[in-house]
Amino acid sequence: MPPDPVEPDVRRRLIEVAADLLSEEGPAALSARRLARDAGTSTMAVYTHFGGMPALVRAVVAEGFQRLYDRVAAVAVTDDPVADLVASAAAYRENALADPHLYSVMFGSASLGEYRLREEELEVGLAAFAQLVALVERAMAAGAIRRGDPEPVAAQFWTALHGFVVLEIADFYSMLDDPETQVLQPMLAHLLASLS
Amino acid sequence: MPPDPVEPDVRRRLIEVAADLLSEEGPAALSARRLARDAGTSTMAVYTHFGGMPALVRAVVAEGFQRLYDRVAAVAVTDDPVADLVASAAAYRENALADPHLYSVMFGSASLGEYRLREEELEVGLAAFAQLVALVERAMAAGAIRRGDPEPVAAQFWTALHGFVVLEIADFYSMLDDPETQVLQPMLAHLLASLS
DNA sequence: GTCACTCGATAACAGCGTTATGGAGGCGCG
DNA sequence: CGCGCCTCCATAACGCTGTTATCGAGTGAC
Repeated sequence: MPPDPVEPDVRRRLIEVAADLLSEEGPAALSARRLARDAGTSTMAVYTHFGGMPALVRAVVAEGFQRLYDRVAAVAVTDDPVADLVASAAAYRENALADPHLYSVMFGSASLGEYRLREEELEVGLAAFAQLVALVERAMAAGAIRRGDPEPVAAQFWTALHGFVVLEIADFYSMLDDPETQVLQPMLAHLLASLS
Repeated sequence: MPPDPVEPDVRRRLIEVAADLLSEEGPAALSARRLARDAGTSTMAVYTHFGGMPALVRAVVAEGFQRLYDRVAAVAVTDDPVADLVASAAAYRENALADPHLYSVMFGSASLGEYRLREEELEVGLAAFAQLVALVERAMAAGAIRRGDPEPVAAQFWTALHGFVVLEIADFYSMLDDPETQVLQPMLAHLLASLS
């Protein structure tokens, strides 16, 4: 067995291989044996580092939230807070569309039953939400949005955006010609208009 | 191909037992053997009537859309179209919260990969959406909503409502005290206000 | 009666998550 | 150094999964 030139820690590699496997072949390909084989180890590595497949999936979900956070954080900050909000929403959507399987696991049935997220993983997701709260706060400070508690406002914005992304990924907009301009853009515009 | 005897409708019973199993014990309990045992038959019944577990899950999803349709259709019709819209949204949410596992399968990862819905099952879902389009049309006719193409408007309403239900089921509103009054109600109110 | 046919019961196969066992390597300490 | 310990992973097994092949019981047609 030829060992790798530089062995990064196994835990990190398992998460990345699992994310790639999920991204490229879907949740059905994310099995302990397949994962171990592709990562060049055995199934026991999953148990020594995570304790089982559900915990590994939770780690992959946390990785997904981290990537989402980074993607939104990379959006350039301008002097127009409302434009930044719209640009962040676009980045959020692009991140989801670029890896729909990962997004589905992050918010889908993976959150029920044995895959229910723990505080540790939810923390990363809440950090991503805090980005949005900060954007709303900035818009309020600039007078572009009526002042008030920014969290419920951010939650409304996120809820509408998430609903759109989920239905778009699951292909439930087949009755519409252009969901982005017919649903997403006017919906966010209406929300922002009512909030100003 | 002679018609099936209606007396012991195995196909119908499999769908109902599968829905109950999913509802009461979650997706992990929805296995061919467990399903066959609870339905008083063998696993082969799943294959003669559906062709495999993915097709059975699709049938359960169609059953879920039918129940959603019935639940929304049971909402009393008043002379206030906007109030009817809000009441229908409440019925939609109650239906989802009463059976979160089924709702998750209807819109979750079950819609990707081998569980992707076919025209046959999507038709039931589109019928439920048509209810909402009709409600919006009625509100437009009554002048409560600006006239225009009702489908995109209905899609926006549905998107926001669905986004809320998904995040509520997956317990992602832990940072809020009362998601219904802080997110759902103001969000739908803002949407309706901007549309009038 | 006999053929044709459908439906489901049984058993087998590969793959799954998980667990038990044991061996290889690194590290502290005598 | 040599020894013991302890962590990490390879191997193998257990019971489960979806699926398939086989075959028998039942039924309607002629």
